[in-house]
Amino acid sequence: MSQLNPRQREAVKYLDGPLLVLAGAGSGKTSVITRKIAHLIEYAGFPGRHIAAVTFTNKAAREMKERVGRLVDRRAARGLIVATFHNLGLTILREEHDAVGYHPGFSIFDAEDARALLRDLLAQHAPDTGLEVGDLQMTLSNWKNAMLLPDQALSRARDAREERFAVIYQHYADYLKAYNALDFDDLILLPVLLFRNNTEILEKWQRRIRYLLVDEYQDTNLSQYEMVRLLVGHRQCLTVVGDDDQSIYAWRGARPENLAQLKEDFPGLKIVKLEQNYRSMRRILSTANALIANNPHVFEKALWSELGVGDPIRILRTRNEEAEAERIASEILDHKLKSHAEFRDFAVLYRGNHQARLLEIKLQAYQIPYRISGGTSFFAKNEIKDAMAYLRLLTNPDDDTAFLRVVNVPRREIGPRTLEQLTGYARQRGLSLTRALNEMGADAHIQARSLEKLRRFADFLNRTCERLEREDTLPVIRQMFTDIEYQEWLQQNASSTKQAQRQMDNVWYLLDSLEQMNRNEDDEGEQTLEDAVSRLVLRDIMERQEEEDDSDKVQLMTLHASKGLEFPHVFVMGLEEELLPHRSSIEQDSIEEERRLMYVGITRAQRTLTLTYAAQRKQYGDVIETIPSRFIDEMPDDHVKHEGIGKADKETNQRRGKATLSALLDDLS
DNA sequence: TAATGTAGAGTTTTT
DNA sequence: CTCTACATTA
Repeated sequence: MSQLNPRQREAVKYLDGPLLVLAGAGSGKTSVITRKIAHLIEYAGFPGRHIAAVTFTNKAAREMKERVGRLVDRRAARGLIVATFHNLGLTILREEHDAVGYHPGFSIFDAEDARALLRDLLAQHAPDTGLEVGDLQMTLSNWKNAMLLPDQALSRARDAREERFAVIYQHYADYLKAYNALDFDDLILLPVLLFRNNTEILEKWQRRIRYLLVDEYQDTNLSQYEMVRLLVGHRQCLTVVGDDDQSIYAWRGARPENLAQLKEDFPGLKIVKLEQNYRSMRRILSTANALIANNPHVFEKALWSELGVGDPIRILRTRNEEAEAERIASEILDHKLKSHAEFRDFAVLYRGNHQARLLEIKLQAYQIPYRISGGTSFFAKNEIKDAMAYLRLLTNPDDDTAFLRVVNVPRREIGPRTLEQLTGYARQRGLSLTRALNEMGADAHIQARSLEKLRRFADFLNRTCERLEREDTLPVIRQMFTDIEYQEWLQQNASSTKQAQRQMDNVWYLLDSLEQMNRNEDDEGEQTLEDAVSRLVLRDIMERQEEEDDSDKVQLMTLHASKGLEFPHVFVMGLEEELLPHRSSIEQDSIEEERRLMYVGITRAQRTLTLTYAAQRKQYGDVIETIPSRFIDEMPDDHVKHEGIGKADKETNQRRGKATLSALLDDLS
């Protein structure tokens, strides 16, 4: 407690009702949550198993768990839930699968699996309409997050496009159900629907979770909000922490209004503001404050800091995007020498992933080590998707998507023709592919030779499943990958032996993680393979490895990915109209969210902040004159210093849009 | 089944 | 321009 400031202490101690903590960037909100958990356990008499803290990312959950672990006795904390919304939803569904009509061992489709299914459905039900899967997927996700069921979506459809989507939505739901599978959104939606319809189960979970804490509350969508509301019930034992200025996921259904909504849904709501920032120098904060003041606010807050004034914010203008990338690279080297910093102290933030490409080239040229986060994830790798599909198929035989992925991997000479016949047969009888395969007779109109191959695959699956029941799971699974000669198959397809070896290592690594998960959960009793596999789909453990790799590297990431992180020296690149703010945001009139994004970027910086933009940029082939971002104008003059070619001072900015010949000549000189 | 050609798009994406 | 996804061809 003594390490907290008065406001933080107030937030930790307040237990008389629902509490909203408005926590500005860098104001120690994680400390407040972790210490509140400790306080609840040690002083307020809440056993750990009756407390749940919910976050949005695995990373945040992990960090929180770790910090609580340092504050609280392990035994007292037993049963404490610190999880993402999705993981909490999964925990609920594992226990209540019967009530929502699912079998144990249900699969979770990741975004790619869901997309593949939707692609099929789109081709089936709306061919040649020019509609796109991405659009469809996002629409369905938004509907689910808004808790609209297929029939409701259909009756509310405003045009032909939405009508078609709603029809596909229904089919999609049917298919998932038939596959005994759910998607990410279902992990929240299904528990909410269950709680609404089944008081008994709701009360059971309310008894289980007697105090609820929610992090990053501004990012909750409607279904998540509903989950919170239902779990809390009338007891009002709730603490939420959030910052409306850091809401940058509205496009994904997040509703920053949920913060204001709280006041109405919980009349006794107490509000505590955390305004002291422990992260950034004053100039950085003043700049951030000035920028965000351009947005309307429901809750006013002003961040302040006791750290020094700091250096002015530097705004660098370069000739083009190549010069921009190069300048950042050389600035980092330069800066590193002057301030004795490590590479890991630097972060370069940008709006879109493609902006990293040039930067990579330049960093390599300067021999600067870097790490890009948010690139191709471990789970996007083909060998991992194969392995996951095998695991899913073993835990859920009805998972047709997994079946189709691995039925011919490695090659079993089961081609599209055979599969088409099998699928037809299965559909006619309302069976999943595995079940169809197991009970198929001569009536299936499949060539004897193909049938033989299918049978062999079915036998293989059945034998493996049987062994899993009797023996230790992991040895059986490892053996299976050896038996199917997966490594040889990788070898055949890889461009080099080394690549194949790396891929195989990835698979072994995945299995090691699985084993580790089993061991870690020991004190909670045996974890089933089903459980472990679904936790894997929710990513969790694999990210850990990546994190532990804390070698000395410059961090490259999107502004979105930077939320929650901090770095001594931050670069934000591409401060140009149409890029930051992004063109589509200008068109959709969502400048405010872009401004928050900029705000998030600025407030990542502890000591120095450098903003860059290019005077010219290649776009779809041709070179265009850029216009400096309006956000530059919104930063106070007395804290920023303009550098680089063509003096991008206020005058130039005011000529925005009118690139004159003289300005061009200026630049060239 | 692999290899090559071509059209079309081109933000962010916690799970 | 450049990458990806799909289609057609060998």
